[in-house]
Amino acid sequence: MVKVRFAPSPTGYLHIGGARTALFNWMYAAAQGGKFVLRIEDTDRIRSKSEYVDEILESMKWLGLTWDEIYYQSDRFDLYRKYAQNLLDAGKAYKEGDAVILKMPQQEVVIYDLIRGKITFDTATIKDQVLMKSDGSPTYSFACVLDDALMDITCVVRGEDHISNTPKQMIIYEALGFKIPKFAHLPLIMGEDGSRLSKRTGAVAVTDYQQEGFLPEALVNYLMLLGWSPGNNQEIIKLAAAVKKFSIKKVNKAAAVFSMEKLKWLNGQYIKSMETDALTELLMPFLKEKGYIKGDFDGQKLKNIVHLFQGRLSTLKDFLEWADFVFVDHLTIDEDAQQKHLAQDRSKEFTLLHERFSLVYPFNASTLEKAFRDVVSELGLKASDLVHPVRVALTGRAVGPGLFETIDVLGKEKTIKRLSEAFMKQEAE
RNA sequence: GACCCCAUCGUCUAGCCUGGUCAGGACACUAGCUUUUCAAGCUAGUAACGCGGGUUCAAAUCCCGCUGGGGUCGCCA
Repeated sequence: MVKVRFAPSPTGYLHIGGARTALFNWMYAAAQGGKFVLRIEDTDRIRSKSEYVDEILESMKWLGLTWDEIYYQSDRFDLYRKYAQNLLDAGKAYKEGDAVILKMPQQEVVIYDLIRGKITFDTATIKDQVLMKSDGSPTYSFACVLDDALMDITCVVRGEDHISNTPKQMIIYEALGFKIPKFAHLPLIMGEDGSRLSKRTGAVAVTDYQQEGFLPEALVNYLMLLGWSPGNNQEIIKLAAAVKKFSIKKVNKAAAVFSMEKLKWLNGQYIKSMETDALTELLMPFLKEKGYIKGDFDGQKLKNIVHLFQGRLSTLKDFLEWADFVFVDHLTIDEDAQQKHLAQDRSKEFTLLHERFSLVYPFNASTLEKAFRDVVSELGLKASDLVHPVRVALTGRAVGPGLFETIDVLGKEKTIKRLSEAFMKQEAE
């Protein structure tokens, strides 16, 4: 049976590159009906932090990458010591102080990589490898090999940056007398500038994407497209459907550049296709954190607002930006919008609109539109002469959804208040 | 520097294995439609096989070299 693992080190949050590695492992296991093991590589006691373990686990769950088994290397030190002693006894390793070091035999090592094919190394250029450090902890390669072997990992799927570790590790497998698993080295993910993905190039922590308002389904969908394709020109695909088409052998060899633009587009697609009720639920934590919603609120009204903006969001956080005018008491008017649409004195028009809107009943998009158009024709103006100034006065912005739907969700109270504030302000000038 | 990996539009990719479709799709970009603005949506368009040698009737596809990019050279993982 296929068994793969994802082995993050809790010395930091779950990185976007790590998430992609985890995803491909997960998909491979799911596609093969195998098992997916999560192994926390916390052998570095100083740099490893339990907060990071928690964060990594949370991120994995958020992405929907569940695991069948979980291990912590810090629980397995006895095992590493025991096997190191065996190697010492067998004369395959020697001591240097308290450290245990593996003698590197000189030979040719061939990796048959599932993605890259045959890779040949000559160990002549590889130094003897430290297995156990002087402090009694195992090195990465030793713990990794031992665990992969003992956990019956059938295929090691990891980043391309591990290719040069592989020959060293194969020598360790041989010294230990373990069967060598298959290997599949994934292409790396690069930043927009072509260099390695880093904080400088953009968000790298999975939690950052969560906080920015990306949907886990969209992030997972985007990540799987980096180095793999479902075929048939399909790009938007649910994880379950992708698993059915997944083949590790079809994974690309070349590194991929991470595109925030495309991720945002994909995220927007997912947001658009959601039920408004579900989207509203997802928006709640963002609205509460921003202080836009406290205690009780009108659920139906909120859904109406969400519905109005649903088609134009790239991220959940965008909603906070676009719909802020509905939630705040004191509107901040955009400088440029003010210059462009409120420079001209519209106090007379605003006064009349204020009067008519006060009488509109019921207060909805179609009744408002009628009242508005009546005012416009009575004043001998074009609709756009007033649409833009009114939008700026009510939302603080020159751009937004249709004006009447906007006024509808803003509600009568705030609309009337902002209209009167606008003409009083203009009269005063 | 040594060793290793990689190379199709600006970006993600299909095609490569098993040579023979105007090299297909998506993001971005441009234009048009729609429209009260901006998005969205729809339609159209610009845009790629890194270079040089082979092999072959025929090369994006197979081989070699070059160039370019990336990775690794820790008692970090």
